[in-house]
Amino acid sequence: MQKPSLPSGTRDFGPVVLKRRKAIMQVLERVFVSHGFDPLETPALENLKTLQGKYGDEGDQLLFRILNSGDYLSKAPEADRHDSKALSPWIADRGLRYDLTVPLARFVVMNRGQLPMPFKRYQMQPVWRADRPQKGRYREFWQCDIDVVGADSVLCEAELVEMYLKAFQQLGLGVEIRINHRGLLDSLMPSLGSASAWSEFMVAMDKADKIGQEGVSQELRNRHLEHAVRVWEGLCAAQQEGDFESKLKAFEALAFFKNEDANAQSILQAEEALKKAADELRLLRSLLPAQASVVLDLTLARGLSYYTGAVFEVSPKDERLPLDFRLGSIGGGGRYDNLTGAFGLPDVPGVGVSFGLDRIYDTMEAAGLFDQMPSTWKGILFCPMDEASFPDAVRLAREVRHCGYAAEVYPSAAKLKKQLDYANQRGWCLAAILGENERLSQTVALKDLNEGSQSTVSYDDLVTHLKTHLPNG
RNA sequence: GCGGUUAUAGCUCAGUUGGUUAGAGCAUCAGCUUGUGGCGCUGAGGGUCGCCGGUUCGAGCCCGGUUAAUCGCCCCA
Repeated sequence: MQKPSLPSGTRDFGPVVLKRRKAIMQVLERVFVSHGFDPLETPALENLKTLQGKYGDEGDQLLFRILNSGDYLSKAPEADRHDSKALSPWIADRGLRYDLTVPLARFVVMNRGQLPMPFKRYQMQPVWRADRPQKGRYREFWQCDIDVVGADSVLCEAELVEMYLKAFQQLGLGVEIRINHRGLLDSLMPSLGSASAWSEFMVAMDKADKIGQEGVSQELRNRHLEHAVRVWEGLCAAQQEGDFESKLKAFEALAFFKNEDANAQSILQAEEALKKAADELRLLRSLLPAQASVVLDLTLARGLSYYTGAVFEVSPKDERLPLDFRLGSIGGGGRYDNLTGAFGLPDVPGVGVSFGLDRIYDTMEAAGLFDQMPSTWKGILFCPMDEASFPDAVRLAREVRHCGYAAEVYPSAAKLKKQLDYANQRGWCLAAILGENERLSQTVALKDLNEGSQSTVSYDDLVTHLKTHLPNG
């Protein structure tokens, strides 16, 4: 006999958990729909050609590949059969989707001309990554994405940030939204000297919240980027400024700290990138509620290589969370001006953000937000005491459901203790006990499971009785 | 891909320098009580101590290997 088990990094969602997850998704969906977004679903499987090369080398390693059917090995040349890397393209043509943005880009390209532009869609589906599972990291997890394709206005960024704010407010979870702009980071290029130094700088900088300012400096020194340490320290000084505008001003002053070796052309490009980015950020900030908890984070880089404009990240910031609670971000996104370019359709701008459902759930659980949210059925469990009561119980349950309340008949004439235990476990708030005595007088003994009180209600009065005890059907 | 920790009942875990028949709480079932629960009492069932090998008179405990889970690194939601 084999012990049942689950693939690493995957989970079952039992009734209690799933009801809470669906409650979260309902909140998100209501926000999405209220901003005019339309739903989209795409297949779990995509052609590997669609997925590969979109997430960088690291991302390609994390793609789940699907073995071809049939005698796939015969197609592979003998020379490639002993090297798994060389063999892979011969035996796997499809993979599981890695995120929802690339499938969206594919969909937009395949359906161009038929979609209203700008195309605003939301999508809530699982994605898969062959990552090492850890706390808050799963191999199968759900993303809830909203994207606007075909519009380059900062209005879109502002709308998405506002939806972040609204959604987390409705979920009751305190968050901080950090914003940065790829243009600001690009403008550091002349100061850093080379493209490779720039990207190493990005990788090191992204770890700042984990290893601290000094840790990043150390890492830059380890990578022999002495020059970059000065840029980093300048960046941190700007980051120390309090509000959005002061940070931005400090950064603008910093970016003109240039490497003398840089040529005039690259300096000019950097200045243009900086000006455009700063203008966009100022406009974006002005479109958001003044008191909104949105901060400029000059050290925010975000990994995905396709971002070209504003980038966002959401972190939990809630005093109910344990002090040592760390899960990373629970959402993120940004502007990508050239994603569909990879599918042969250039110049379609897009911007989108993602809600990490699993981490949102884990965070809300850690903050105790589910404790005061017991999922009680608004309805009634019928408890038949003998088999002769089954017909009346079934008929009454039908009437109750017809009026919009939930009802269930316990499927046997088990002991009352057992039936009431079941009712409590399932969260029913009322139990209707129905036995020989009740049947003869055409009544039920209606027990309030929260208060413990009990009253006799006739068959005919049951529905009206429910209406007074269970408002809001 | 690389490290650390852990593995005992359905669940959460005890188990002394290696020593008779491996325990507790919760859960389940039965009875106390033809039909009154969520904090009552009594009892019962349930374990190849992850797996393979080694040391020993004797291994849940020590050693080696292996598998899995978990926490870190890389990277990311």
